[in-house]
Amino acid sequence: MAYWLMKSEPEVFGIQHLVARPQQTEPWDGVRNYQARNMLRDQMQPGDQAFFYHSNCKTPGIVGLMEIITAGYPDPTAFDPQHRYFDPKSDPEQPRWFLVDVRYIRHLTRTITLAELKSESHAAALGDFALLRQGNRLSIMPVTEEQWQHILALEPG
DNA sequence: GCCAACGTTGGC
DNA sequence: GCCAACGTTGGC
Repeated sequence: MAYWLMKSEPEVFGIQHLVARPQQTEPWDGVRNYQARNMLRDQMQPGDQAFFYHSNCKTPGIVGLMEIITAGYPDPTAFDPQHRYFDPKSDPEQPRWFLVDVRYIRHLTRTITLAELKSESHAAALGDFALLRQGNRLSIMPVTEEQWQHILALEPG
């Protein structure tokens, strides 16, 4: 089992939207970056877990935990001309964009903020972590087990 | 709202 | 294949 971090803007799709879904599951659609696509398509597996990260908001940070419940499969929004994630160059015969379904596990008892993780990183506790690299824009990234445990250990405050 | 960092596009 | 222009991301 592997660990991941998945970003979303809370005003577009936040953890509160996931909680409100039937079965508290959701297809994580709209990823249009090849590096993230490769992880969705080739690496993510049912049973993996992910941090839900709120980006582009007042207090960016990790707000909850999710489970990956499907392997990657083609993102149908890429084929729908009416959809905001439509990609006219995508081809159902040779899908370009993929997604996984995710399920809510729980909120963290508090938000573990980016600022806090950055200060932790100064202690080198997290090692090389994509989230903390300058200018990082990946919306899905791997998290090592060590990083996962370290971040969860921050939760009690 | 600003803007640096980054990925993608397309002319050549 | 290079690279300038462009659009987007996302912290601040």
